[in-house]
Amino acid sequence: MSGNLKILDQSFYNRKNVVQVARDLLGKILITQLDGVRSSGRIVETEAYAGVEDRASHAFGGRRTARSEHLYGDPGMIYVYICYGMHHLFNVITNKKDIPHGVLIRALEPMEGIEHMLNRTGKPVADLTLTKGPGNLSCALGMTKFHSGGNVFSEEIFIADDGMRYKKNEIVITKRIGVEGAREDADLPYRFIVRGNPYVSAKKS
DNA sequence: CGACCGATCGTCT
DNA sequence: GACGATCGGTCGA
Repeated sequence: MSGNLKILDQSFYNRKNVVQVARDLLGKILITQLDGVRSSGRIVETEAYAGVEDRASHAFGGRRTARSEHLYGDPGMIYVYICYGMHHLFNVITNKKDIPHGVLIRALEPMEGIEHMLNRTGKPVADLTLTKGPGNLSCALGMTKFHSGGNVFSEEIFIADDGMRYKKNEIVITKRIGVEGAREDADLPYRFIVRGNPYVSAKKS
């Protein structure tokens, strides 16, 4: 089934279609290795944010601030920002430098280091909420805004392919979560989830 | 099970 | 000074 781990190289992220990258990240493995502690999970939910033309993006209309600066980085750059004053949301940058496309990782199926995830989150047992939702998974893997500006080819954080593939009919496409304020862009089909996976966040399409 | 609400604070206007 | 790319608890049916 699963072959050797192969770290995705920059060409994977350096593509024009951020929506396609979001789709292709399903099934890949996000790994952190922080202070010698390894944790990982398979990506089962993503969302694409399509830069200056996307009202849901922090870069809509070309907005470029200290917070969103890393959105404009090289493909494979990490953009983490704090939401609601407490949640750190993890994105990977796609397309070439200065084009602020990114993919938000919204849910993982835990693989390695579940004990460490429990330590980080303070949860007593490994239930489905451990890595369900962007705030939860970042906390579980120990990713914070201090990792923003790094990249996913580093020793500390990387994304790998173990050869596993979801079939076309196992992937569901919906609109994005929590972007009602994005007006006509709120309904864009930019969210990808694995059909029936219990770690996928939210409910409806 | 769905709807609602409070927590909590950095960022932007 | 207002507002989140969220979460988890509570309340009512």
